[in-house]
Amino acid sequence: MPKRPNTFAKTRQDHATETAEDYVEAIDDILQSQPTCRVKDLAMKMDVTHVTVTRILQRLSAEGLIDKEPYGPCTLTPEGAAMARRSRTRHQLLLDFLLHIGVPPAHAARDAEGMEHHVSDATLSVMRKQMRA
Amino acid sequence: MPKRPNTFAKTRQDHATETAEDYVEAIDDILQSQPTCRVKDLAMKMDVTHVTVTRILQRLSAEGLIDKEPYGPCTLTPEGAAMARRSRTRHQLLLDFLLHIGVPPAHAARDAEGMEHHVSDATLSVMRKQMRA
DNA sequence: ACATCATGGTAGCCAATGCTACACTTCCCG
DNA sequence: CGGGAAGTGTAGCATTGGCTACCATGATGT
Repeated sequence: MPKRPNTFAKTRQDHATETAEDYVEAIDDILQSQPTCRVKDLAMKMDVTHVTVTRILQRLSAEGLIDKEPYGPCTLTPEGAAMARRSRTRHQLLLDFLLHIGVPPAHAARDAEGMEHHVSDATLSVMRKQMRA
Repeated sequence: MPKRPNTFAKTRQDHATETAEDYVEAIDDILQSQPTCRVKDLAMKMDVTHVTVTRILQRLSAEGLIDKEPYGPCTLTPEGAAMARRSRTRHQLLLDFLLHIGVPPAHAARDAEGMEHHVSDATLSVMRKQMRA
């Protein structure tokens, strides 16, 4: 990075990354319960219109996280699958921890969704330890 | 809300609310360590340019969370102060909890920043209980 | 008093993620 | 095969929050 530190960094990039993680995780979820993942499925799951999904899938495709062609279903690339796996693990561990300490399941599920992108590995590791104890 | 459920809802609104909370909390912080809070101070604290701060302060002012006039310092309105208080409490409780379970302070601080907007009252209450035990 | 300089405001650009409205494919069914 | 419904893509708008560049204000010191 010579001298143009980039003009579009900051929160923007973080947020875009979060979105990518959410979507690959969602795609992975869907593909575990049915043979294909379509725009429509994601739109339902994410509770947005198909337009938003289409645009985001274009970005993910450009970033090499998914494979998709027009009017076709989408699949995860190896990179996308790896990201999904990491996200899922993280998400699940966080959820388990919340349940472990006694958070009601409905709240635990919603909180885990929001929190998963903000929990460091250090914290996750502490949570893992707590649950073993 | 008649039939126009609004076209600008969703994540957008959530995110804007998070930003508002972050800023009133930051303003409150600054006012606890010095007599006035200026655009410059917020820009430093939030690590953005003064331009971004100015625009956000305009919004917060329009929303009645802060008082500010051109070239002057900004202060919290009663509503803003209340929001700051809530945010601070939440933030502090979360941070205390992370420290309590053994997360290293540096990680705890960063995680608490990101997580505070996603933790339900139910979860906070469980955390409070855990610490008493 | 005035010039300088730090602060703050404005204009205008970009990217991300919502949306509606409209166009185009696909696919299935009669 | 043909036609319509469901699904998908595209155009274009809004909002938010980054930025740079430039202009305005006001405080400070000589």
